[in-house]
Amino acid sequence: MTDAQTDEKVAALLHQKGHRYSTVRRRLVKVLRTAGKPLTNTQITASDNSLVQSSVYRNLNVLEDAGAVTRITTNDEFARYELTEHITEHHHHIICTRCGDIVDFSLPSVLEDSLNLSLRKAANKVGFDIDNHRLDALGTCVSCQ
Amino acid sequence: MTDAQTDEKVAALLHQKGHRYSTVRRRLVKVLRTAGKPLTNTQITASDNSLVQSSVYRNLNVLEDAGAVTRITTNDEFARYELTEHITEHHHHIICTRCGDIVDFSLPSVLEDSLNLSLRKAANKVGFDIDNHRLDALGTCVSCQ
DNA sequence: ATAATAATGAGAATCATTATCATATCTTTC
DNA sequence: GAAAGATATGATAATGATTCTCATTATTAT
Repeated sequence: MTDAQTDEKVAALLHQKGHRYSTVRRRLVKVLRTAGKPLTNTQITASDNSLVQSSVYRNLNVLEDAGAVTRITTNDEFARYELTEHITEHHHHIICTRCGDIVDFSLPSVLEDSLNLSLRKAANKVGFDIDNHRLDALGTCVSCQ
Repeated sequence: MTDAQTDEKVAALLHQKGHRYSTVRRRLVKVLRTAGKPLTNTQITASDNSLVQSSVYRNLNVLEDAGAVTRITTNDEFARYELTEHITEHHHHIICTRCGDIVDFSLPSVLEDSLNLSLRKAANKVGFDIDNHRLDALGTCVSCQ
């Protein structure tokens, strides 16, 4: 998805909820798009120091509610945020359990399909409606080894 | 694993780190074992009201450090804890995104194997050492539907 | 333009989790 | 089996990521 397409999509999602795609929100989305991996609030404000902590938190929530951003919690103390799969593509994460750093990766689509099937089966048994899944590989990144 | 075996295993893990398997810790482990699904601190103290919030937090950390307990973060504001897979068995979670409730499930071992293979491949490319993975199905539980 | 509405940013408030520390309990050692 | 040494407990205070507040600013509609 091109930058323009991303902006168009995000704008549409926000407008659906009666929100504007303000300058601050554009900059925030740009940071997330450029990073290509989930970022903490601190990483976001560090990437663009016109962005302010409280506004970033507020706007991440607005964008999450609109379906443009996904909040990710690892086991460290900071939440991380990335653009939703509506905008990027379905993917998974390799997470460093030491520093919390995250790298994206994808599964072969055959595997992805049989995974989906199994998940739906398991969920059926306990009456859950499944609309998504997440798969994280947990380990140690190069710099933490 | 029987209750006695669990206690033996937990005791060994604690002793390795120079800790005791105290009465409080036994009760805590018992609650986790009985629940059979990840619990929040609040759920734990509610299950056994001889248990005290601050001691539960402290002991969950001690047990996690010893490798007897795993901390799980969903997207709600409370961390949840369960006995590690050394004690239970490798499994995954179906998580209700509305209330945070969790149910355990397992994947067919063939699928589990090819999953592991793919994860290791993906991790190799970016230099990560993988020692674990987690797979969560995200959806809505019966009572939240 | 002007009025109406939504967004911003600085700081205060919240609340899960951690740290502190005096007391209690367990383990050795004699 | 009592005293010394060690670890564990629980009540409370402290921490810190996140959320809330609200006066000000920017955007949109009339």
